Amino acid sequence: MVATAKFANDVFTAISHPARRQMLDLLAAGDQPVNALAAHFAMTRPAVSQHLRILLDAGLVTEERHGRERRYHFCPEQLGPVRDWLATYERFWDERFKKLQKLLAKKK
Amino acid sequence: MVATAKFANDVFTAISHPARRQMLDLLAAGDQPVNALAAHFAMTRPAVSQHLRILLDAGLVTEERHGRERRYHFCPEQLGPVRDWLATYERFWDERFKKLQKLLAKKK
DNA sequence: TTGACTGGTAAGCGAATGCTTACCGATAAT
DNA sequence: ATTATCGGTAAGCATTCGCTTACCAGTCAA
Repeated sequence: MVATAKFANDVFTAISHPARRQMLDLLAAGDQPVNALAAHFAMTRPAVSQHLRILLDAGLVTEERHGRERRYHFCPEQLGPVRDWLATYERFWDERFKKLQKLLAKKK
Repeated sequence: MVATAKFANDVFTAISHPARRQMLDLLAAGDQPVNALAAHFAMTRPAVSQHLRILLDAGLVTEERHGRERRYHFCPEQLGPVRDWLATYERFWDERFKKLQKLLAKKK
């Protein structure tokens, strides 16, 4: 069993929904309880809970219980598979970056 | 209307399916017609066509007609939104992106 | 204890996904 | 001209997704 196998849900699937990406963005600014998060969305609190569950299953967040609150915490290192996959194409970006540099140099 | 609005499908959604990521991986090695791609998958050719359509709508590939073949071509620059979103969190672990960001900032 | 507030879960429903088979037009080969 | 090959599209179907409302247990405040 591999380390990543403990997560029921795929990271790519987890970040495919804009609301879930926004949740991660919000949590990146600091841990937050569910209601604080839910305030940013035009959906009911249960719906937010369900999205958080998907993020939790993907390992992208953890929950910490504080009294009756559950503070969610962002785990950026779990974005590793996405980063790794994207890194495969870095050479394309390098090429593009070089082109951009050339363009900028010409402009100057 | 923004440049990215011309694509019907979201890039994050497009890359959420493992088969579609693999198709991009295969195309990154070189343009290929549909049948050559389909040979790598345990699904029917129409299913492959449908996946390609999603990639096409997301702007991640283009098609080029050569006789009765259609060669698909990978467009890595369309992964920009993913890269940009991920770059927000790169400070957590990656040096390379940091350098690139610095360079870009300096150029600007 | 009684109540208010936390947030997870179940049930249900419409829409979207992901696949299949059947079919089609366009091009190439004989 | 006939036939084979390219690959897209339509229709159908089972499953999953994303949301809702209803309800639940646990915690804090009066």
